[in-house]
Amino acid sequence: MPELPEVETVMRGLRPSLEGRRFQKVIQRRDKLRFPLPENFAQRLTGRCVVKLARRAKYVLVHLDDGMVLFFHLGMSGRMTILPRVSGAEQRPVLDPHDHVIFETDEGEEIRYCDPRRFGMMDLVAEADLLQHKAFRDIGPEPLGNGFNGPILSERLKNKKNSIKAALLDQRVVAGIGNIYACEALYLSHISPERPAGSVQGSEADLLATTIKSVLTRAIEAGGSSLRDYVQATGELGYFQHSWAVYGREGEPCRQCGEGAEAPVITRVQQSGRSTFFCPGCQR
DNA sequence: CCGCTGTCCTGCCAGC
DNA sequence: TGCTGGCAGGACAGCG
Repeated sequence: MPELPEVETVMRGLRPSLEGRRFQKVIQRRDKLRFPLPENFAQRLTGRCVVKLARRAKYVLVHLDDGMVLFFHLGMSGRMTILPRVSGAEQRPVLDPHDHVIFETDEGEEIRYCDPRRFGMMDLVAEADLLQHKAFRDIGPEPLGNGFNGPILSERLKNKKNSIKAALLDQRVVAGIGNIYACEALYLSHISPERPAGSVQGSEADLLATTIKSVLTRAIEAGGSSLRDYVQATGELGYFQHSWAVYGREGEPCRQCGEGAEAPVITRVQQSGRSTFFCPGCQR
């Protein structure tokens, strides 16, 4: 499911429960998710204190007090749930079969990582080696950081022969964009997803970079407000309803094309195996 | 090196 | 109702 804004929301939601807290108990219920979990995973986390949380691309980074970093990716179906401390005879909800890892903090809160499709991953790496890890080695700039703007995007797209849609999904070009925000950013920029990536240069790259920033920023804000401090009553993080401008709107009239009697219709095509939604009228 | 395809896994939903 | 096929927001290996 999650792209950059959802991962950011999950990270911010976990902060109050994890930063400065100690892992009292860690339960690992599976050998592997997408990849095998590290050796002695639970033991290595138990007793460790969390120094800070951060995000890089679609990964949440949990910096620990022994110089290691726990990091995880939610894949397509991963979710985190925070359950408050229980006292006496109170019981927590029974575990779901897809609750793969459970963290209990010294405050008595329980954080469950549930991932039905198991496309997610978790790993443990020394902080000094983090940037060399294969998950991060080749990742492009953070779109909301200073290292991303029109000229930089333009440079990274130059000479690329694949479609601009495929290029935006390529984490080496820019980090954190997934299928939905790629569609949304191209739509709002009036750029056809089928254009060769290398043809998006100059003022179009400026516009696209600006649009990417605003679309992601607004999604993070929407997540924060609709989740009320990023945690729902159920304790679940990262899921918020959002109405997209173009994603999922196949067959609907384009809202950007004005009030003409026959506005073009949003079209769905397959690009590198993924659905792309766009307006053939206003995206050129 | 580059770009594209298939694949991992389960859940859900439309259509028959 | 029950079955089936298609689709799902990601990322990687492997191929040409």
